[in-house]
Amino acid sequence: MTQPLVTILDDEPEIRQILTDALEDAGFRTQCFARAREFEASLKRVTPDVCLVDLSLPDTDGLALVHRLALEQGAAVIIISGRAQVQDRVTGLELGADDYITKPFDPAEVVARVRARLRAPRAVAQGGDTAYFNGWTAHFDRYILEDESGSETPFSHAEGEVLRLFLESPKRLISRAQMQEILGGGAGESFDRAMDVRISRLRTKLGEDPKNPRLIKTIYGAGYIFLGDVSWR
Amino acid sequence: MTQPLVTILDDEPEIRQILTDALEDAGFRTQCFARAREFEASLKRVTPDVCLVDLSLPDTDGLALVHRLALEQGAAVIIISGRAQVQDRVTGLELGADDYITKPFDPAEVVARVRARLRAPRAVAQGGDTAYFNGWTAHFDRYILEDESGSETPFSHAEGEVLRLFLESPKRLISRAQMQEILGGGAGESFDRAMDVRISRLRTKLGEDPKNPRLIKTIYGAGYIFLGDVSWR
DNA sequence: CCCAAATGTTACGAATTGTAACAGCGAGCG
DNA sequence: CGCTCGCTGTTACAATTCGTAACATTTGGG
Repeated sequence: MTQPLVTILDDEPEIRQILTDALEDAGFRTQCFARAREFEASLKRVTPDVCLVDLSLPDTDGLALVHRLALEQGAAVIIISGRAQVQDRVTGLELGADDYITKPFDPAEVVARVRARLRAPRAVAQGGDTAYFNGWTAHFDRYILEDESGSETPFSHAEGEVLRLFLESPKRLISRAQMQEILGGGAGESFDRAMDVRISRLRTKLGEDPKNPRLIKTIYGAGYIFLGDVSWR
Repeated sequence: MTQPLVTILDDEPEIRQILTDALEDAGFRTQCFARAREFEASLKRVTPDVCLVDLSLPDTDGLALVHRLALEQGAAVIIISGRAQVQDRVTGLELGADDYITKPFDPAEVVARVRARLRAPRAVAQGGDTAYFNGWTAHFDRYILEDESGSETPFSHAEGEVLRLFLESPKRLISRAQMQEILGGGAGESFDRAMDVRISRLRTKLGEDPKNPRLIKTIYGAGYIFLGDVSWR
């Protein structure tokens, strides 16, 4: 696999931003969620390596979520919580969390603890790094897109981010804002046109006909939909 | 096996007592040591499941001990230290500790964290100083890179640092910041170009084609990724 | 059919990276 | 002591990538 995937579940945008920045600097892929519902929906498609979970969520009991995660998923679970009492920590850990970090935290320590969790292999095998769809093969470990005939085309990091996003949520509308949040998460919030260009370049590499796109379809005024049957291995 | 074995390495008798009581109440077997020498001697006979290590030991550098433990032993290592600075925690975790608890601590939390470590399967200790990958052999003890045909090329210390970093995390994105952190250690920010040059020289020795690198791939704006199947012996 | 907004595409420039060339430094040696 | 030699950091310039801007095209509503 390529970089480990770390998901962040926290309702405060600032916290998400801080964690995203620190983790991506450290070389991890990140996915952010503000609500447990969206987070759990994503788990049906993607298996993260580490989940950072805030306990004080608006729409769920965080501890129950952690318990489910620890039991069902193969991911390591790290609780990030404002509740610093010993009893909170103990119950969190007893319910299956692998670590418990209290706010306020230092991003460097979070990164170090994420790394520590990744060093120990998890029981369940982790999701693949290669996606197959409609004759194409996307090797995310090598940044190579493979043709039906086997000819290989490299794709860049930015293109890969978009492609991965599509392949992780096929046949579902992906709004422009959603892409910005997950991809452009950095500082530049000015021009979302960059996303159009990324998609344009990706379409070219996928040999899409602009008049009749088969894989990446534009929904005018809403976003994009990736058609195509994806399987990860 | 029966109950898991937890070893305690701390020079303060009170701490040892508190930990022993708490852990035995929780159903663990315990072994206490006041000095690193005795502790390491015992490792030749017994393999603990979790090691609680205090960093401020009279007869050894605690961090170096932790590093050795993490690499060689199959045990989980939890540091218990009076040093509460973020930097201390980060270095402790980076050196291979699985958790870091600061004094003063609550025995209940220690027990919970020990349990959390025991839930996760342990990593397999990785062996020697020689790495095999894609026809190459890297002898880190002799600073020699061996060809498929057996011809040998020496590599320098700086090149070895980079190569080792890659070989320890193959098929993973390694960010520039990460390399600086581990290699350059210091705070030098603007002169990162040294890293590029190191990599360039290493690529040359590996006979990489600049236009189509097979082993060390550049991810623009993100870092590097080492492809290739590595095994250490 | 016309228009405004949204989107696609292309071109250019800023930032990032590769690599060759140069300079400083220390080890070994006559 | 002066010399060479190898290692390493720095600089300079070419190549690549990516965001921005400009222009072209499409969409949806009157």
